[in-house]
Amino acid sequence: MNGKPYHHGDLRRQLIDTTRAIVEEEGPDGITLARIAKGCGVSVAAPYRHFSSKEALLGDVAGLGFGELGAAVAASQRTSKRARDRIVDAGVAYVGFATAHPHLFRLMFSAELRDRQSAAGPATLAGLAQVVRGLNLAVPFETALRTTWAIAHGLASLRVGGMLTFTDGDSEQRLREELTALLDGIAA
Amino acid sequence: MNGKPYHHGDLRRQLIDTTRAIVEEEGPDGITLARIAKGCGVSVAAPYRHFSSKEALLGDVAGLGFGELGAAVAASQRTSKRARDRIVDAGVAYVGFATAHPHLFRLMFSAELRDRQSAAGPATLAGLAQVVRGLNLAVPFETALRTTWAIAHGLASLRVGGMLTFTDGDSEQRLREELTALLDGIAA
DNA sequence: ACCTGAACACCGTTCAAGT
DNA sequence: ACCTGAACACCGTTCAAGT
Repeated sequence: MNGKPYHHGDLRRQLIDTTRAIVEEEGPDGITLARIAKGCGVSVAAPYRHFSSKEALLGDVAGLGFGELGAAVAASQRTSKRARDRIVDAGVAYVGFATAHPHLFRLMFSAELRDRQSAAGPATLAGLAQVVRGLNLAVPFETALRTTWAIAHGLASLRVGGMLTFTDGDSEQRLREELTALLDGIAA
Repeated sequence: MNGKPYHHGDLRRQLIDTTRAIVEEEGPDGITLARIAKGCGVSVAAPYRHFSSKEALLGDVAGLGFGELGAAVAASQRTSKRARDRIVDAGVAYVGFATAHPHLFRLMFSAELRDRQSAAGPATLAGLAQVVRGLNLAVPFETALRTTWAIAHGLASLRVGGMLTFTDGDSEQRLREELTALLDGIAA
């Protein structure tokens, strides 16, 4: 709506957007305040009016990611009806988010690159808790919740880290089998 | 055996040891070649005679970590007899290593801090494969292998990242329940 | 062959000064 | 209130020069 105000109308938001774009393209490690500032057309000192440090800025970007991860998991619940499918769908959404935004995902869970995001962990847990609550459980609720998060997060992390090699063709099929394995167990 | 040779007898090994010590104490992020060199009593340029970059040095430290993680998993197999227990023990060893060396664990799987360690992923997989092979499976072998790695890695990562809060008292008990849940499934 | 000293380009952060 | 310009301390890396 507003054109380009001379003394930068909404620098705070623009800093977050620019940082996110660079993170998604190149990862959070080579990132530089100078590049972010240049991308916004301001001096290197300008970001310090809005964020106390580079880590604080990255922390806000990570928070944005947690919001979207939660939304993706929530959105996956709208289509399926059976409780078993819903857990698998939630896992697919979780891993799918990590695959679609590998650098952002790594930033979110890196803990040293960004500032504390203490509310994000519990919030993610709460989202998964809703999904698990619908299932008829053979183990304590807390155990089911933690294992569900762990298997989704493990598959996502190993994939993003290049440790598990998926060929793109069979990846979702395979992923569903792996998530289903948690429901029924792997032992005969 | 050898005292302190004047023109540094084994700087390469000393650089790795010093780096590892700093990583374990403070994490891999604030680390600086200047500090490593100073810790070894050499100039900042000296490490470049032995490593092509800071990342290459960190890559060697990560490789050391992968060796120890593999050894810890292997060692966990010597005490238990039943195949089911062996999988749980392997998972406990995996998570135990991550808990004991959180910063090293993060470096190993961070991919941006260190140079490629392409052999490490497959090697870790191979170690777990031996453990899974002994079990009577209800799912394809590959599925069992991947889910086992994923749940161990997920529990380890979330724990190291401060996402799952364990009180130290019940952590191993809880961990065993969670790993057992993968064997038998969480659905009723 | 291995290491030092000095240099280069660069980075995060601060702060007086401008508008 | 928000931003600039210049400065500070620091970092990874290179390279001629020393032993």
